[in-house]
Formats: sequence, C-alpha cells, structure tokens
Amino acid sequence: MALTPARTPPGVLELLPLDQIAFQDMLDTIRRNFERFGFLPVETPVFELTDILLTKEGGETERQVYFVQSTGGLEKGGTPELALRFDLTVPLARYVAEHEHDLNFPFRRYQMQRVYRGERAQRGRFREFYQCDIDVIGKDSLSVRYDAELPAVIYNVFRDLKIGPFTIQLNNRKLMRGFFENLGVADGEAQTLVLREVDKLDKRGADYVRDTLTGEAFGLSADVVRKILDFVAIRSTSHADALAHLAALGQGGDTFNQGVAELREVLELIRAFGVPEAFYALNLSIARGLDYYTGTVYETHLVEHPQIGSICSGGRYENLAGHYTKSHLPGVGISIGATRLYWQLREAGLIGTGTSTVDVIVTQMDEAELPRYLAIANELRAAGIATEVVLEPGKLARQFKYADRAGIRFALVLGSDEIARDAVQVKDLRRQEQFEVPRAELVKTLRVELEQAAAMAAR
RNA sequence: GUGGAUGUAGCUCAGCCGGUUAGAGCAUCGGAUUGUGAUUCCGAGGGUCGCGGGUUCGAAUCCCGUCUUCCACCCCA
Repeated sequence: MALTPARTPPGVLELLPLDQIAFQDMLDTIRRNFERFGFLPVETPVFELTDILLTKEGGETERQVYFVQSTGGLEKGGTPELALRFDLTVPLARYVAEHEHDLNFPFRRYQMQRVYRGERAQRGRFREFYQCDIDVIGKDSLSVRYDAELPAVIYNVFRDLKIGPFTIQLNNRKLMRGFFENLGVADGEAQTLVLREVDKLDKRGADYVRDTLTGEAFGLSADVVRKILDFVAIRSTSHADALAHLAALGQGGDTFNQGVAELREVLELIRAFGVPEAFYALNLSIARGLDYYTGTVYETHLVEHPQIGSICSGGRYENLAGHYTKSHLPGVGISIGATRLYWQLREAGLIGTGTSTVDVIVTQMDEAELPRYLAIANELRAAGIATEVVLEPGKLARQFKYADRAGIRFALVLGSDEIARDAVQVKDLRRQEQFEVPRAELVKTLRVELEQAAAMAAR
C-alpha cells in the first residue's frame, strides 16, 4: 500500500513539545496581563455564518476567507452557509450586538484564538494563526481615556515577555484626515489610499512614496507631496518632545484640531498610566491599512529588531457593530499576532525552547519495585511536582537518555542499595550532579531544587 | 489573484560538459563486562534524484510539460 506523505498544509505553525511550551508561556504572559487590567475572557466559534462575516463585501476579505461546507451543502452548491473567521474583531462585533442587553458597558473583553486567512503562504505569514485581542466597547460613547489605557497594557505585556526595548508608536486618524483636507485631499476614499501609501514609508523609503503620490494614480503636486512627507516624518524622542511637536502643528480645521487634542490627552494619560516615556512616541507615519480606524492608531516595534515590523497594532473605531445593530458602539482595541510574533522572535534568536513541564522522572531500577516507584510519584504529584514514572523495564542508560531528550531535569534512582538505606538518589541532569537524600526528605528537597531552578530561569 | 526562482536521504547539501551498485555531514536505530544521559568509538537502516513525457545504446545530469516550495507584488498579524 502506498504511504500518504505525512505533512501539514502550508501556512500553519506546528511545534514540537518544548517549543509548544515556549509558545504557551508567551500566551500565558499575554493572558495574565490582559486579566490584570480587568479584561474579561470571551471565545467565539471558529466559524460564523457567511452573511455575518462577509458584510463588508470587500473584495479582499472575500478572497481571503475560507468557506466551510457540509457534504450535503456541497451537493447543493451555491455560497456555503459557514465561513472561518479571519480576525476576532468581526466576531466581537457580532457577539456584542447579539448579547448587547446582557453585557456591561463599557465592555472590556480579551480573546485569544486562532483565525484563518486564505493567503498565499510566505515566510512568516500564516494561514492559521493566533490573535490576542483586547477591546473596550462603549455604548453610545467611549472616552478617549481608554485610548491611553491600551498602550499601558501593551507596555506590561512586552515588558514581561522580556524581548528587549520596544516603542509604542502613536498617531491619530483625525489629525491625518484633517491635514489632508487642508491640502485639498478631501475625499475619504482618496485619503485612505494616500494613508496606505504613507504606511509604506518605512518599508519602501521616501523616494518610492514620493514617486507614487506624484505619479498618475494620485496626481498630487510636488508641493503637496513634499508637505505630506514632511508632516509624516514627525517622530518624537521624549514625552516633552511629543507635546512640543503637537504644539508646533498649530491650528487646522475642526477635524485636525480634534486629532491634536486627542493625541495630547492620550499622551498625558499614557504617562499617568505608568508607561515610561522611553516606551512610547509620536509617529505621524503610522497609518494602519484598515479603513475602520477613526482616531488613535498604534503600532509597536522592537527597537533592536526593526525588520520584524509591528508586533502589536490597533486603534480607535467609531462604530463597531453597525452591520448588526442600530446601537452606536464605539470602541478601541489592539491585537497581537501571537503566531507570527513567536515565529519571528524565534528567528531572531530572542526566544528559545521552553522548559519541560515534567519536573521529575522516576527511573525503573528494579521491575519488582514498580509499586514503590508509583507510590513515590503519587506523593510528589500530591505536592504539586509534575512526575513521570518509567513503566517499561530497560537499561538505566536508556532511561537517562530518554529523560535528557525530553528535557526533564531531575531523575530519581532507587535500587536495592537505596531502598536498604531508605534513601533516594536525585540526579540533576542539567548540572550533571547527583546526591542522595533520605526518603522522608525527598519532597522537601525537590521543592527547594525546583524553586532554585525556576529562579535561575527567571533571571 | 499577478510575476520570478526552486526541487537529490528526516535535515543541510555535493554529484550535473550524459557512462559502472547516487555520496557526505547532521539526525535516527543498534553495540562498546549486565546501576547513570548529552561527549567518544564501532556498526546499521534509510533515496523509483518532485512527477509525467521526450532525446539517447545509456538520463539525477539535456529538452518539454506539470506539480511543489520559496521570493516579490497585493493585503495584512
């Protein structure tokens, strides 16, 4: 019989156990901080009704969505009834609209689940990946103060992930739109297109963007383009510098002035939220491609690894669920693409394999003593120590090799000698040390060893 | 979805002006006086050379097609 090659479809990230542990550690850190800031957990199904997901009718969305079809439906043909979610924001909108009367507003939710996009697979781009989102949804209105809270969450998350210095970069869509209006680019659609080009500044360089904007597609004058590029080049180097830049912008139209005022308030509050000023900055080139952002927008970059790009982004939107409810539900949210982040951190050497979740392995010296080994394991487990017992007889060398490859740090050895002395040999495979402890002190000793190991790992 | 490159062992690759049984390193598995791993030594398994067709006495090697993967664009986490 011909074998079917065992392989994953392209565009997925499947990990070996120790890597999976490292990835889960990352998710745990993110979740812990989301909860610390008082966000509530929500999970939604991987698939939604097709008409819910495709309300936007955007060609891009439809091209990237995976449809889900039952066998019966397949025979009937037509557009499938179900589709896989491609982000967590659309499901959130549906969720909030559906449960509107049972939710407490402002509604603060976090959600960490996989999403699916039918993209052409490429390095560091996935078709199945985790998003870790937090959003705050207001009823009728939502203070701009929440726009300042999210950077505080971001700061706490990435500080705890210990992946080096980073900058949360801020901009405001109102400021951008107001600025474009002043230049005569009044049409919303055109502004979006210009913003999208401006977003490529860091990647493609000023010359490319200048050529595009003065070219046929946009037809802007050289003077206007120069003003845009100068404006968009503004970056702050400190809190005071950011405020000075805002002050220097002067007055524009209503939209422009509102954008400036919002940015000023957000900046002031970010500081009050306790984010050190080295970790946030004004960057007027941050545009974000998504057209539903209406105010504050964020991107976060690692200072020492700019090639990684944004590791967390989001912003303010004026009305979350307009497709599903007449209620006006403004919100602000951010998203961490955990799968890509993990993958890139690993590529950059910033994250290694995890530590095995198994603390101790009980080796099998003497098959007849198996009940004794199992009793010890039960005692350790009761004390909260994750323990594995070797159940099949075999050479000790093999057992150690197994433990080593599994990344299990401590191995217990109990043969007739130790049993006679009522003692246990504890071998630390990492430090290549072995010592004997009285049987009665085993749990206490292992606890101390494990605490030390954890403390060393945390440094 | 558009354009460009790639394809030899599980992985990284060598072999390619056509010529005997296709190689290396790493990995895997086994052994080195029976209670100690990752280091050392010895040995073993593993490839219809992406797939199909063509040229030829003879193809991993040349030609055509096809698929795959990768890169860029689009878009984005």
